[in-house]
Amino acid sequence: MPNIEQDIEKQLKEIRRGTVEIIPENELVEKLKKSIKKDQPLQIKLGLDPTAPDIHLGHTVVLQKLRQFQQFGHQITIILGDYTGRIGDPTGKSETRNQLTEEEVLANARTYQKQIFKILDPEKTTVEFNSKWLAPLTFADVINLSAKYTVARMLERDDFHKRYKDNLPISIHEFFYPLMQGYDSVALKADVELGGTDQKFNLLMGRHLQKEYGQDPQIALMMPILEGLDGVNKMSKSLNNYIGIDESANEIYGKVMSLPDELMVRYFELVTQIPVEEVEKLDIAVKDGTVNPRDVKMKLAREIVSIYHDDREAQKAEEGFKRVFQQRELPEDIPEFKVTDEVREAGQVVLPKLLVQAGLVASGSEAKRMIKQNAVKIDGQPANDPNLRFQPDKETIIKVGKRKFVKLV
RNA sequence: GGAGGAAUGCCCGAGUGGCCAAAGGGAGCAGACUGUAAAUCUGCCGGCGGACGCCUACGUAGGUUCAAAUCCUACUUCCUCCA
Repeated sequence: MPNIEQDIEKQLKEIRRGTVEIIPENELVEKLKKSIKKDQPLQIKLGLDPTAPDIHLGHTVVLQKLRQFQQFGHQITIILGDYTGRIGDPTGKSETRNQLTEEEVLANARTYQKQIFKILDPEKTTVEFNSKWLAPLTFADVINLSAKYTVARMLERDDFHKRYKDNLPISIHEFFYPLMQGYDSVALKADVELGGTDQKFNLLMGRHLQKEYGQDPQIALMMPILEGLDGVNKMSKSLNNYIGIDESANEIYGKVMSLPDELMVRYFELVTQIPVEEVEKLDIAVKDGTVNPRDVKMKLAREIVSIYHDDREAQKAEEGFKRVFQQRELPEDIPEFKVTDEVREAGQVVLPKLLVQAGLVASGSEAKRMIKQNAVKIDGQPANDPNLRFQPDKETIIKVGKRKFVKLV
């Protein structure tokens, strides 16, 4: 049956795109083979932490991979770690984790689903909370579970190892995290678990526990961690270097344009569906100078916006960008601000007060700083007096920096 | 249970009585330049008053002193070592 071989090859090629490691690849081939023969989809697992409901592009790397599996007809299960989440994740050093209430978890879950399904097909996706099988475990069950792994092996994990070596504290319950996550795979009978490279230990724990519980071990598939806007640190909300998939078309477009040029290829590969061959072509073109990197980045921005909005929105965002940043003209829709007496003194509008009231700057001091730095323009004319009083016309346009505008009414 | 260490601005991190609104770095913001909200360079980066000024700030609450992030007391939190 040569068809099966071809089919597997095709799937593998897609699956390999962007992955860092597949452990072990030959078992994946076996699983795919079996799946095709029996016409039975593979069970693909991804665990998510329900504490951070705002999904950004970094999360989508793994979601895009899930989508591929989905397109090949496999069964996707998203596990929301409500149980682990409610206890509090210890990996983030000393940050006191807010214990989530049940309502919060549910609310987060809803937000999550809404966002996830911008990428995944809801029809083919199951969402489960891990409290479903973790909560009913008895203490005896937990003892039994924890007996299946040794301290020595636990300490092999990078961060544990490091902390142990440096005489930093490790709480016992932190050892349960990998165990719990691994147990999720047992409960789900997962065939494949996805995760970032930082999840390697946990993914392998799933394999180990599945064997212990007499199951066929899952395949661990690791995706790279996406760098954020600064180009160095991983994308995360707390570092404020992220692009949220819920953001406006203009916002996403602009943020993509602010990426360091070096990151373009990586983004193409990891967060878009552009074929690998095409990405390579673009890469070469940029490197030998036959194409302006800016234009390639604009294409990237367009692509990403159209995933989370649509082609038309992407087009509009691009036009807006050209207009405001390349031609330094005014954007199409400028928010209006009603001038009140609060910003007036003796009938005259006081500029710093106006800027604060209109939300263009955070404080009067900042307003004055901006004015001194030539960052404030009134109808295109730089304001140079930090305490300028003036009489605005009907539709005076105030501009602060490159990106903030307001129309006075 | 005992002994010791630490808590600084958005983050990291210097500072051990006045010269500290607090070094340095990062982030952020602005300007110039440009090929873009890339890169690079320069500047700003607690608040309030037109600058000199005032107020708020170095875990919390008190105290010593003309003067405290710096000394003392209590408390809180975190950490390490011994048991």
